Amino acid sequence: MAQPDATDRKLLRELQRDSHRSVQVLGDSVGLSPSACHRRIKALEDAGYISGYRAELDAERLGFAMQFFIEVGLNSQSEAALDAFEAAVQDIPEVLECHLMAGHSDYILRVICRDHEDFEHLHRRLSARLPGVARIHSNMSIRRVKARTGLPI
Amino acid sequence: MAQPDATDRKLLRELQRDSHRSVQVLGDSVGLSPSACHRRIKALEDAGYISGYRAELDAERLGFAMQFFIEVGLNSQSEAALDAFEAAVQDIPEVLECHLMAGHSDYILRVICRDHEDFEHLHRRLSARLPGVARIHSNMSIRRVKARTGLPI
DNA sequence: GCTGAAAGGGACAGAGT
DNA sequence: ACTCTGTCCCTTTCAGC
Repeated sequence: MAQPDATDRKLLRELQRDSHRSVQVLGDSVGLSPSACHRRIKALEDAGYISGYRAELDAERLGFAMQFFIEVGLNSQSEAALDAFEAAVQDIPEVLECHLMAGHSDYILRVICRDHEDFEHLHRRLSARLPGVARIHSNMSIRRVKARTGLPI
Repeated sequence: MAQPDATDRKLLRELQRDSHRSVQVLGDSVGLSPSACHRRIKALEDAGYISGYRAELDAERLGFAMQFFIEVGLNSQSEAALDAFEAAVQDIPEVLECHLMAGHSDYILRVICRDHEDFEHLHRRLSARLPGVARIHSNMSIRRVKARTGLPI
């Protein structure tokens, strides 16, 4: 597949909104017969546009009440220092996302916690036990104002 | 359902890893018969632990090459100012997430862009056309170091 | 590339342990 | 609360347009 056409993009939008519908129903919503719809989806999967199908869990319902954006600065920006930090961060389950940043901070982490105790434990782990950490600044989210589920296609 | 037990949590982990498997296969991976597995999943859905099933799209494959964390400060922290800003932010599709923050910045936005032009357009829209914006600081992600798909349950 | 029909398999409900 | 079993519907394929 060279480039997804308008129907493909519509299908992708539908799939990232709710993937648990039959090809019958999905076909109806984009104006395709079930088998044509099925073939399109298969092609989109094979071309790598769809990386997976996932259940989205309710974080609050599961007790994750707090979310933070943590800025991290390292002592050194050598390749070894970055590699060591990145390897260590993989093992912390509370870290949902970690980005190497341009600009002021070296890294930005998006983390989620159940309670203050959880966060203290995490904070300690980040500042004391992660290699090369010079500076940590935590920003707590008071409320999630917007949460788009999926890409703006 | 009062609280999900160990089997439920295992099931939730499996579902947020890959929800496109039959109850047969899912049951095998958690040690349940297909119908028992099916009943558990139904119960978890009904109790609100699962908020939806979504296809995860490949952002890079779809041309979204840039990601930013944008800090926004407002002129006023009055309720009207916050409401106006929050309403306006809902209409910008590139804004994947928006958080009301404790601390230095009023808001942190996670945005995604295809190219520089896209970002310039977005930046202009944020600073000029959004109500009450006093200060914007954009942080570009060089590389996504970690992307956990789902919650640490 | 689409439609339509036919076969195979999974989802779902009910009775039993 | 799980297992077994049967029914129904959907997925998937293939022939034809």
